[in-house]
Amino acid sequence: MPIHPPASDTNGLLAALPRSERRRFLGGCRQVELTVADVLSSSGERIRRVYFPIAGSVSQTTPEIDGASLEVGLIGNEGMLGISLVLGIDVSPSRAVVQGRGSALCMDAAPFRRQLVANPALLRRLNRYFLVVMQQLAQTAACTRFHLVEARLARLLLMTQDRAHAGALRITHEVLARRLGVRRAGVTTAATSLQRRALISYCRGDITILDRDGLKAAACECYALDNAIYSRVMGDGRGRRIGAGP
Amino acid sequence: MPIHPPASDTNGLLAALPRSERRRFLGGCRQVELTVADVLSSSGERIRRVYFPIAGSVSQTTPEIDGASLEVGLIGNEGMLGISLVLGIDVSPSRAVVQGRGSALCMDAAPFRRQLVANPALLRRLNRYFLVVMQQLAQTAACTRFHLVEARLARLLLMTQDRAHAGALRITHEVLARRLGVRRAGVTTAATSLQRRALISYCRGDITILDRDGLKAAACECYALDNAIYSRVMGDGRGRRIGAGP
DNA sequence: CCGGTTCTGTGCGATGGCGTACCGAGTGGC
DNA sequence: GCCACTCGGTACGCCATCGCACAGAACCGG
Repeated sequence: MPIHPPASDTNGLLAALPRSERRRFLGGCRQVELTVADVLSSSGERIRRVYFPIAGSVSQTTPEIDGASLEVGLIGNEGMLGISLVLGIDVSPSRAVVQGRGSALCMDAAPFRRQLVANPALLRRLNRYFLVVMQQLAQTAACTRFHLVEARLARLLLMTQDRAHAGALRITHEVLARRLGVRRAGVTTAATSLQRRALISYCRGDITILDRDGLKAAACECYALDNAIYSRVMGDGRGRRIGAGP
Repeated sequence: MPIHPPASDTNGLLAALPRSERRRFLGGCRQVELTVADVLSSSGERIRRVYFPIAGSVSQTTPEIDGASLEVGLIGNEGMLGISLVLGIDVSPSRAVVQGRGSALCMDAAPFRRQLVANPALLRRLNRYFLVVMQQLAQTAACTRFHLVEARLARLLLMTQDRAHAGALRITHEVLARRLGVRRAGVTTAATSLQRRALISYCRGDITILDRDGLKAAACECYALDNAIYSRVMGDGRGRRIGAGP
């Protein structure tokens, strides 16, 4: 039960908007390609655009600490990049790099702000999303502290696949290592183990998930918890309940 | 350069408000004592009150993962508890326990919401604070992953003292261990080392910081980074600019 | 003053991950 | 078809931390 609408042609945060508001919002967007390794924002930099992925994903990482960094967020078509603007601050808190190729709806900061004012349903929904990000971040912190590399890798692969809407993933051990904050060799060991158990198979940057259920079992509970957080805060209908505010 | 106004008689988020708005806000608050180990909120529970600590601190932790948990936030008089309400969601994302005794300004959820509507300066400021929390959380995640227990302990002690506005801290190794997500024995080892270097001294739950600068040097850079994040987002004046008392 | 409890100091083997390094297999450019 | 490069597999010693356990020191209530 991945959160992500399997092959939605739009973004989950927008899909739930009332038809007229949605149309208005989409009118202000343009569609852009997400090319792997593109840097969409850097820590401390001014936010010029917001992105609503449709397919593909964007990885957010902490600034480097002596060469090491850590993924603190993964944005797919369930989320958005540039959420800080919702709170009225236009400074990016983290580095954002395209992790899985795809496309996104993109809007400049100024019109986006106007949309927020004109579009209260959108604002409410993005506020909720903000809380999701926050809670998932706390979850990830604990996960990173307590869980073994193999379980964390399994979780990361599931999350990545959810956001890729594709069977196979293009991603090397090296990249996975940086996202997990571990050695490349550590990923290889974990990946080898998962492959031996026929949960995944891979070759030179092509990873295929063979047994999703098995992989979920191999992953830590954080994967399920993340999804639960999303459902709880955003509503199980993924927004169809909008307006059922407090 | 701790963020925290050393002996402010109020909360840093409120101190900066324009005089009239501030008066109005304080009028809706009552002052409550913070008693160590009091549980102010539990994960998933409805938020009934918000707290603006004046002295003392509140520790936010993730839900337990097989017996272990992790501190993901520490709120003193620079912050507030119940920030989710600012986004219009009244479900608490984490467990909050009083960590250092003191007092706080307290307001019920409903009047707080009305204040947010009537008081745009407050809303702006709390929005910014929200971003601070978020960025510090990401920082903590990386810290927890990459830094040694001794450095993390040093950082935690500094943070705790900043929020306590007191020379000595009442806190046992056991409690520190749970906050750091490590063994009690691990804390003892680290603390012994810090004590041998004459940076701190302690006995049965009484910890005294002997050499703050030395402790800062022993701490990881995350302490300074946290402060930098706060200053950058909230403004360097930290609110003392307005209503700066004698 | 005594006995229970809390807090701290310490030791031990186990282990997960680190840093480093090397090598082979696959791949892409020319 | 060859070469340079990327990617993955594996190994070795090291180390921070773990889990567990035990004992002494300080404190508290009766």
